[in-house]
Formats: sequence, structure tokens, C-alpha cells
Amino acid sequence: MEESPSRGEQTRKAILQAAHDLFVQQGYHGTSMRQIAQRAGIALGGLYNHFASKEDVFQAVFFTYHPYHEVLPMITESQGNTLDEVVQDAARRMLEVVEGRPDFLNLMFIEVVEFKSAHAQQLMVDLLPRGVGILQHISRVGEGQMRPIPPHIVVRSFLGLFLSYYITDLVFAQASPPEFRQNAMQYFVDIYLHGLLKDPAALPDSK
Amino acid sequence: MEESPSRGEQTRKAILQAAHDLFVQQGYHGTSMRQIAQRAGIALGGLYNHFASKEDVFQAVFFTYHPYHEVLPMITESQGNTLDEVVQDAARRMLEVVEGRPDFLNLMFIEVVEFKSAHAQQLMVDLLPRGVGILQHISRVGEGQMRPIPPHIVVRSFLGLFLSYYITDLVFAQASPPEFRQNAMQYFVDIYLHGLLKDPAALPDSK
DNA sequence: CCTACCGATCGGTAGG
DNA sequence: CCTACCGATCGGTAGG
Repeated sequence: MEESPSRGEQTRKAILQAAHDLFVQQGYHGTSMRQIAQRAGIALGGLYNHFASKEDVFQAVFFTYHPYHEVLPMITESQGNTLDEVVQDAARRMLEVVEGRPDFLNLMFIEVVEFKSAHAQQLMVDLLPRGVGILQHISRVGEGQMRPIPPHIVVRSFLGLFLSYYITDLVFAQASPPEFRQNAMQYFVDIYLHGLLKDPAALPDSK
Repeated sequence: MEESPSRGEQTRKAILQAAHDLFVQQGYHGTSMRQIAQRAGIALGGLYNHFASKEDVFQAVFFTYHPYHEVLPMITESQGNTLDEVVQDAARRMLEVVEGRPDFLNLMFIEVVEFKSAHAQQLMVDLLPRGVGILQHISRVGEGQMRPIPPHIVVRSFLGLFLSYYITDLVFAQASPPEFRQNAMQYFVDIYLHGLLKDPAALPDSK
């Protein structure tokens, strides 16, 4: 049965939530321990009963709120009878997760810029076991339907599909006419599955 | 003929270079005006003869060193007889530009996180004229070779190809065996051009 | 372009 | 978990 969290654990969670919200909005060095304490509803000194330093707070936020918690299930839980359907389903989930969250990847950006990816190695160690499962999942789902492409490239390119849609949406959303955004994801998935080019066999000879 | 830059212009350039190097390594709020002054070889007070504020320095760095200065020529100057060859050539240029520069996109990340994309609109205004040229370029190069995909999606997905390769390389480079990185770009381009799936016409009926 | 300075705020801690 | 405090550093400026 569920343990009700102790007072201390509740406070710790409030600190993490407050710190996360401020970090993704202002960056690490742009956020002060006083701001975190205020938003968490405690005094500055109280922070240090839960975390040894500001960097320690970031580390806990980074592992607790890292996007992989939402992105990996998106990949492994997608359903469908063909690979085409599975990717479509994953793309739909992707849009749901990301809808109205323009700061979804900010924690990653902060880690890359302000921490020079200092925590990336630990993250990879945590994810390795899952990685194996994902590779097997891909092999099973895509069997016989894919062109000969190594499974790790399939994983990486699917994550890339996600990143490329999300980031270009950030860039183009501001300045493009709305009709440019409509169905953009459909086109991205279509290119990913079937390619940009016409089938060469279908091309008329040009000479 | 070339004007030799005045003393003041030389100092200004030294400040921008110093500020750029520090910003991409430490972020905006992680970099102090004193650090910038020291690296540029002047005293703190001297900075304010060239820039009104720290934010003013960042703005100038952002527009002077934005990756589009290198990415857009990569697209428009790529050569080849077929669209396949043009994309291959663009990918090759992409690797050249990015080789050994893991902080190539950091300015963009800083702008997104620490400035909430405050300068993005101005950037788009600056790029609009070029955008039209790129759309025409794509239409010309890809005529008759592409499946029916709107030109703006082609531009966006190609930028996405670049982003997806670059960022997943940042992530996977640390933890993956070296053979996983070999030829990864070739696979990315291959998927982009021809898709992940086998041609359905080539599939044996499964029932 | 430098020296010397301003008030404000930073991360962190002692003591209770 | 709070109050009150520490030394250090911040962005910026006056005056020359």
C-alpha cells in the first residue's frame, strides 16, 4: 500500500518543483536560491536541510524531470499493426506530450550550455538497460518492413525526428503563416517513412 | 577598396569575440562583464564605451555569430546533378562546418532559455528575403524528383535533418561504441531521401 | 579607455 | 526550519 509522504518529503518535492519551474524559465545561473526558497514557501536557510548546494538542487531536478521520462514510453508503448501505424501513433503521442510546452527541452539545453553536459554520462548509465529493450522492441515491430538499417540508427533517427519537429516548430512558429504549421507533423512522418524522393523506378527517363 | 578598421572597431570586435567565447561556454548569466573585459584586454569600464549594457553585448553577439551565417550557405550553395547528390553534398558541408564544434548551437540554446527567444522575431525579419530565395532554389533543384511536399516543409525538414543529426550526436557520442557513429550521417541522409520503409510494392504478401 | 567606487544581490552558514 | 549574518561578486557609473 501507499505510504503517505512525510513532511520532509513533501517539502523536498516542493523545492524540486519550484526549482524546475525557475530553471527552465531563467536558466541555472539566472535563478537564485532565494527565488527557489520563496516559490517553495520556505526560508533560504531551509533549502540547505534538503540539498547541500545549488548544484545539488540542479542535479536532482535534472534526473527527476528529464524529458526521457516522457519520451521513452512514447516509443515503447506505441501501438499498431504495421511499422507505419506504430510510427504514426508515436508521432501522435509526441504531439500530445509537447503541446503547449515550449520549454520541454530547456533542462537539456541548460545541461549542455551551463554544465557542459557534466551529468550526461550518469544519465546514459541509467538508461542503458532500457536501451537494450528498445532495440529489441524496434527489431520486433519493424521486422521485414524496414530497409536494412541498424537498429541503433532507427532509435537515433526517431529521436531525431522528434527533435527536428520540436525545434523547428519553436523557430518557425513565430514567423510563419498558420497554414504552414498545419499538418507539418504529417509531412515529417511521411518523409521519415517514405523519403523525400519519388521512387526512381517511377521516374520517366529524362534522356 | 578595403578600409583598415579603426582602433575603436578593432576593440569592438575583440569584445564581441571574447563575449561569444564566454557565452557559449558558460551561458549568459554565467558570464560576467569583468570576464569579458579581461579576455578582450581592456578594463571593465572600457566595455561601456562600446555597449550600453550586458544585454546589448549579447544582442550584438547573437546577430554576429548566429549559426545561420554558416547554415544557410550550406543549403543554397550545395551542388549536384540530382536532388540526391545535392542533399549528399549539403550533408558533407554540414559535417565540415560542425566538426569539432560541440557548442555550435549554444547561442541558440541561450537565446531560447535565458532570453525566452526575445530576439527571434528580429532574426526572422532579417532572414525573410533569403527565405524566398531558398524556396525558389529548392523548387528548381528538386523539380520532378520529389514527392508532392510543400517547399516550406522541405526547407524545414532539411534544417531538421541537420538538427537531428547534430543533437543526437551530442547525446550518443559520449556513451556509444565508436562503430555506432561510423557512417551515421550516411544513414540519416538515406532515410531522409528514401524513407525507413521498404517499398510496399516490393513487400511479399503476408496473408 | 582606466581607476575607484556604488548599491544590490549572490551562495552559503552559524546558531538557535 | 528561520533569522541574521558573512565575504565575494555582480552590473553599472563618475570623474578624469
